[in-house]
Amino acid sequence: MRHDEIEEMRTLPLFVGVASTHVESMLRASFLQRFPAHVELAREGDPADFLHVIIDGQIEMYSAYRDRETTISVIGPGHSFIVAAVILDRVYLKSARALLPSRVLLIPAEAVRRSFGEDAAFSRALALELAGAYRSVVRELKNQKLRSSLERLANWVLTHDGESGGTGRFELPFDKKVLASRLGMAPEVLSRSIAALIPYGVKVSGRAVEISDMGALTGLAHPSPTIDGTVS
Amino acid sequence: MRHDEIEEMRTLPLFVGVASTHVESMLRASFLQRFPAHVELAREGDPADFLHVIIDGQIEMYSAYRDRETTISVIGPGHSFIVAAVILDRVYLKSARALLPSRVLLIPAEAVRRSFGEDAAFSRALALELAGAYRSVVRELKNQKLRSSLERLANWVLTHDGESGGTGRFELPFDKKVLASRLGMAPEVLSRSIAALIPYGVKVSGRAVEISDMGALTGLAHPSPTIDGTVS
DNA sequence: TTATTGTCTTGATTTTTATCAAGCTCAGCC
DNA sequence: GGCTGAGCTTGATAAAAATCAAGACAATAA
Repeated sequence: MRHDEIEEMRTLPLFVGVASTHVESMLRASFLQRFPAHVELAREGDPADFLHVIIDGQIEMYSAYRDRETTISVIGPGHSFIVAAVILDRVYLKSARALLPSRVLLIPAEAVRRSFGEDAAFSRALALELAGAYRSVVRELKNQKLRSSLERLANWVLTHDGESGGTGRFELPFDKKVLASRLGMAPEVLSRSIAALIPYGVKVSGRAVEISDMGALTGLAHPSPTIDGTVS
Repeated sequence: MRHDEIEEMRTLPLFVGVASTHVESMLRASFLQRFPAHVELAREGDPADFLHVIIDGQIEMYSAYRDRETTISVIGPGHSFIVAAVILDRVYLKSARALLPSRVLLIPAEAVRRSFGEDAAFSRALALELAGAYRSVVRELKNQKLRSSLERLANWVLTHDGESGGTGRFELPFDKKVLASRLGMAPEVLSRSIAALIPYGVKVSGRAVEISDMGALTGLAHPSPTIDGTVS
């Protein structure tokens, strides 16, 4: 890594309050790597060699079983992944692939575990990070177990609109195929569910989404603070 | 709490390596409470007042949405719950009820957060605890999204047999109704799925389960280390 | 003993979701 | 312009799961 890149990485939220000697030692051992789209960055079942932090781009976390595959999440700049596997020194539970060309900081697991053991601020930052991640998955599990596919879609639209300014207009951040998998349904079901939202004032054409009747959509979606809550 | 009870609590895995002044200060503020069966110990949406540690008994973690309800997990002695909500100072995402008469250690959230901020060993213990919990939920989410109900049941039987000695015989640890909800299916579907396991050598009568053809069951279940793995 | 209650099972049916098979649309390209 | 192919949609059908409605069964109380 170049010196200016190291300076850029120092400011990562993961490192705030962490002794600079520890940040230094982790970053010295790290790589800042570019990945073209469609490339696989980690495969489930492999030992966790690196903590990954997305600098830019977009990464899909997914998992396969038999002849099936599902998207667990799609994450962007600032997010780190496989923290849990790294600090427990276990195998990855998910695979990761780049949806867009991406730059990712790779911090060797060994260095992370050393700082985790030596630096209290860092171990606290990781604990908070993990607590947030834990709550996200719990929400997602509830979303899956308690809602129908139409409800999941309606709530996703609502949440995503909220996250992108609440203007009632936004662009899908990735392919519908990926969205379908993320929401836990077949692509055909997503198509039909999108059509089923028309009476509730949601118009989707291509990647453009437009909500014209927020009340009707909210009535269908029944958003819940303990499933959709915006803060961890 | 009585003095001998405090001594008993000191040995909790959560406290190993933690400065005894901190353990002391948390325990002094804690309550050891008995709950009869069927009682609700925490309700989703409420602010996290206490970190709960199960001393004995059995607790169901569940969640409701509209007129539906689902069991997230059923946990026993030694397990703590709502760690994430406590350290982030957020609202519970799940409710908890006693399935059996239970004794639970209640540590005030405030005390936990103080020790978390001051004691590195404790914050590390919490981070590891959270990392394990995170991985469990990820596994469960994959289980839900990637498997059919029959596969989920087959794998649960296999895993549970493994956890109870691998003898091919065990007792269901709770009602079938709860198991159905835990596995994400209606009770009627569980009944039929149990019947569907007969050709694979699984016999269930009342709470007694007997596996006579481990090979056939394994062939149906397709257990995967990244979903069913016994260690975190 | 009989009555009662809750849990579980079974059958019939509906709803939800997945799958299979064409088609459509549109950007990129000759 | 027309061709191509990926991504998406639509229709028909099948499979999976939920729901509704009885009953069976077992434990417990009267």
